[in-house]
Amino acid sequence: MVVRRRDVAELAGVSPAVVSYVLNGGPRGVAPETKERVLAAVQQLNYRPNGIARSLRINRTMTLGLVIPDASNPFFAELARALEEAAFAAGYTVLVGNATDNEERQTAYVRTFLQRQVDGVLLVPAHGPVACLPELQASKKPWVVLDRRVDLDDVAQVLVDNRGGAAEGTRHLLAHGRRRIACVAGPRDVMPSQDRTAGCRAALAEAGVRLPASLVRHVPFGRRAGYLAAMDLFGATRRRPDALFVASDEQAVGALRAFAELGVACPDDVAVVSFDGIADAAYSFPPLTTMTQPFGRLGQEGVGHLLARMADQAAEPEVSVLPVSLAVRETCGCENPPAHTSADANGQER
Amino acid sequence: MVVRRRDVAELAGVSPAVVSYVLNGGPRGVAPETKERVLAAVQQLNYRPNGIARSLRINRTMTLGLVIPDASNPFFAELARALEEAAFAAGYTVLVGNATDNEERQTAYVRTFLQRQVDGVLLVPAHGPVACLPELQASKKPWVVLDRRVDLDDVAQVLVDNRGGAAEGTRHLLAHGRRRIACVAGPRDVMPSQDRTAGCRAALAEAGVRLPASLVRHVPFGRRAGYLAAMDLFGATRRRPDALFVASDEQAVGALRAFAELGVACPDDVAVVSFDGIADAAYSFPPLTTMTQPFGRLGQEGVGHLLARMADQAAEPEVSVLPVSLAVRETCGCENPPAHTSADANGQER
DNA sequence: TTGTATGCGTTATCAT
DNA sequence: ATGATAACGCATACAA
Repeated sequence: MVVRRRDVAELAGVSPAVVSYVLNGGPRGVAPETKERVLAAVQQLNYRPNGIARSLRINRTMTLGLVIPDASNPFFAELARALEEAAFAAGYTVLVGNATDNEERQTAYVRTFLQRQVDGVLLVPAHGPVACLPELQASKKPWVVLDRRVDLDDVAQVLVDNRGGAAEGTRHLLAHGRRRIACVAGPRDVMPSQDRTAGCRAALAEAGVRLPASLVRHVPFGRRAGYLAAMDLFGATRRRPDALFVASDEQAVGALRAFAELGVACPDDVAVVSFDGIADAAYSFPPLTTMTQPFGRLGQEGVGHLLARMADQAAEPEVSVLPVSLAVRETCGCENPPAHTSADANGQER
Repeated sequence: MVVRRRDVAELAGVSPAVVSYVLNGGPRGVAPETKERVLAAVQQLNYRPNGIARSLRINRTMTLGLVIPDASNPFFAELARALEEAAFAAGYTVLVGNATDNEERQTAYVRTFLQRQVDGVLLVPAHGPVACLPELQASKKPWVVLDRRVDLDDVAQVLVDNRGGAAEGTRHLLAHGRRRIACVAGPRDVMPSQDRTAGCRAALAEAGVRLPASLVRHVPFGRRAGYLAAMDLFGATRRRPDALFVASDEQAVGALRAFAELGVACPDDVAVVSFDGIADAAYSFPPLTTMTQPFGRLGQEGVGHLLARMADQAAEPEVSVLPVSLAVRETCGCENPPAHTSADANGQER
């Protein structure tokens, strides 16, 4: 039924090794004429080498394992896409695991990936303590942490400047003359969330503006959480904030929905700046002014770091902190927001 | 460096086979006391069986290959998530390939998946002719086609009732008294697109309403294409349509953006019904009334069909056509659209 | 109840 | 330039 290498060798009248040599283009040369015969036999039998056997032999699978916290979060979906792109370009295929924000499932995926002998692991840690770290270290396989910084030495990481970006976004709000600024923050137990809140606070402090605890909401990422937080912040009869910094585009989309239902005008009544730069941010109502992450570079550097460590086990694990850039659209209240089409060309949609 | 089974056996003072027996719980029993020793040795050496070697031996990888047309399309992203979920529940891990709407890349992924000995392939065909079909058939591995019907017998498929759903959506528009109905359709060369257009046409014909060619636009899926199509349909000075059926939520989001820029009021000036039911549809402005696909069931039946064929090679390939359901929100102009929160509970967001 | 031995399909080393 | 052969790490049939 299944055709093996020896069948090809037999048909071509050569030894099995020769078949490999012609198929792999090495490590040894083979006479042009024999090569022809082998190729013909391969064709005739429709021979496909067994990748598993090959992997067992050469001790490489050309496979990368990717674990993301939550596939239904568009940010992680885009990050995953960028990583897959970079992996494909480098000849690798990726095994993906969706942790669904579940610590145990995250660990389960890391474990099966290791068991399946992936050549490297790309980990975007779920919130809370990351239980699978020791397991990864013990594995002696290269691995890289993305997006959510982990406080460990000797681990390669690809992060963005969450603090600086949040500060820049907040300063943009301040530049618009807004002073009563609220904040929809992410969960307390994830790094980017903490850093973004800190950046927001820093920019505010620097301008001498207070951020009372009553104006910040630590809520999960997700549209619904953003919606509820905004409902809570703006629904009451008390004096409304005139600006809102949101830790993620997804939450911001929820907040915009709340504004629509509450009759709060954006950007007139409240200016909004958020964070991430997912594709959808250019199509919300109004289009979101947001601190945009360099998805392409995140993907490239992520697999780049992995490949570097695979090539040289002793290489210093690199940690990159990439810049984010302000994409001005309409929620901040800028005079002449770029036309929609140019916002699109801004790398938002492929 | 790496610890093998024989190392464990040696430490435990047993033969390698015994190690397998205790780890795999069979096929042979082992004395409780020896079992203890083996487990202790496994623990002490931190032994992890090599999945590749295991797969080579048992001829199964517990891996499924998934090829999607375009990972940046939220619909496929959600479908992929649902499939991963079902696969995980069944103990399988998924290798994902993003074809980026590229025929060659799709084939390349199918090929490497087969080479890597996946236990089955989940294929969501890219548009145009599907070149990898013969290869899949020749492979003798089970495979399932999702979402985009393929005109072949003996292939398992999981589809939705595109035609019926589109007809229902269009009838809903008609029920609102709209008569000048336009259509943003998908690409001509993909099945769901054709079927949805046909359903829309059928409902219109049934009501005696004409659909002039000037009111239909065949454009790619994607927000930007939807935006441009709506700009085109509604930007001119001629009499505007009073309703719009859109082949996908993504395109509809783009159309809503166009309406916002053109000052066209939705649903007052134009009522909209679209198709897919992606999470974001509940958060657009206004929230989209859309024909919602049963993502969970699509995932379950997709891997279900695969497992069925794996269990019994001779089993008839099943083809399921799942129903879609109208999720009434605000773009259609219904009197009492359900409150936002309940739309959420409608299975839109996890 | 346990040890021995063979094979899975490949690659790579060693002879020829 | 080519043929034989030994691993790779594991699972299991068979012998003990």
